[in-house]
Amino acid sequence: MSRKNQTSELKSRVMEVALGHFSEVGIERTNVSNILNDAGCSVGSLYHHFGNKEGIAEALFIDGVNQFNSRLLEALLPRRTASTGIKAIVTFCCEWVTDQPELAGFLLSREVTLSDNAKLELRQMDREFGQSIYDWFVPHVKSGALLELPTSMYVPLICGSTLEYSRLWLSGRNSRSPGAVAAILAEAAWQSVKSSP
Amino acid sequence: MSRKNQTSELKSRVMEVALGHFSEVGIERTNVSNILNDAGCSVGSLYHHFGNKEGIAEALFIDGVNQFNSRLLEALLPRRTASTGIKAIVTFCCEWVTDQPELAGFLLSREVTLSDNAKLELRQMDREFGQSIYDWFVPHVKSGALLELPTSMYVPLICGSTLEYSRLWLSGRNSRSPGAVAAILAEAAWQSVKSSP
DNA sequence: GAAATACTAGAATAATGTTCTAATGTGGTA
DNA sequence: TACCACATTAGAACATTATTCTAGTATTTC
Repeated sequence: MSRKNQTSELKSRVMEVALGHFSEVGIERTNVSNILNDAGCSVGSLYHHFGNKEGIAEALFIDGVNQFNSRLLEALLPRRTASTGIKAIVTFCCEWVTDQPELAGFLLSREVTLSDNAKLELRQMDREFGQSIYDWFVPHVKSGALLELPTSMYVPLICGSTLEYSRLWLSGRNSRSPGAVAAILAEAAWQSVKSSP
Repeated sequence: MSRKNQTSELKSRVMEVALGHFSEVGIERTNVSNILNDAGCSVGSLYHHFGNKEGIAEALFIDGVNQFNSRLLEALLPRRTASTGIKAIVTFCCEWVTDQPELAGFLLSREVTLSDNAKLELRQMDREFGQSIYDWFVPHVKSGALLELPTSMYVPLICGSTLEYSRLWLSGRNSRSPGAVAAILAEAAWQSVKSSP
């Protein structure tokens, strides 16, 4: 196997192993040495590739957000009405959390403290993502289908309940998965942002 | 001053100082030695009273939840209609977060890993609190004013948006405080759980 | 007033994340 | 092919920092 492939395989092995530990006991309480053992990686390699323990978390975080963002757009952009769009967002979130609970729990945990570089990268990603979302929303607000609100309130209103429910489910405190209650959450979200007659 | 007073003063001084550090840089990144210096406390005393660093966080967490729960009940229980009750919950949350951002940020951060003892104590608190809340809700669900839903969904639906908005505000990403948008959040929460005609 | 107990103190220890120096193998280039 | 530059690997040494431990001090209690 070529050096490049070996390297990228090592990196993903480390990230996979780390995600398991992180989501089980949190970043702080996972030992670097455990990751090294489980991934078959040397101290030198790990610090060469990731800088430090947080660097692994950072890579996982950015990967996760990227994946989430692009799939959400795939689910949202084809929708033509406000109602189906809003419900598509919520339903997508529910399924995403249900399908990959480890990654979802990790992203929702807010444990990661990003370096300045990662913050910049993430801000850039966010800008692009936000723009696409914004473009989808504008016509529905203009047409009067959606409430006109401060921009920063749409995400909490549409996704807040779902994220909160997901956190509860991920911490094992209720049995029904987000996927199983997606319809309720979607309807509730729609009720909270639709423009009432 | 009596020993008891001296002691309890030291404990609250430590907790106050610790909260400042925790909410600023997180539990992991605050040094025990900084807490010791700022609170004028010796290593021995701190470990005698709190067991370890997490013990301080745990005490803060339990105190915070207690305070939040009892004040929320004060705000909710006097309300006689479903609509005013739901809105009172949301409004209270907004004000509470806005009034004590440090404590709120700490509680919302989910950084605290509770010991088994603390978990038991918290579960007990939660049971009592949950019961009071439940008793308030039942009649409004029976009367048809509120949607009938799986029990575990009311909190996310009612508070999810507010908590999500609060997290955003606490992380400095939007300027309007939760208190300033309480009315919008309260109305949205109401729309999402009221029984539609 | 004496004994028991709660508390304080800080040096010593242990755990663990990170750095450093040296070796190793690969891909490109003459 | 031969060789060089460089990315990568290795793990021992180091540094930081949470925690333990032993001894000493003050208070309450009887």
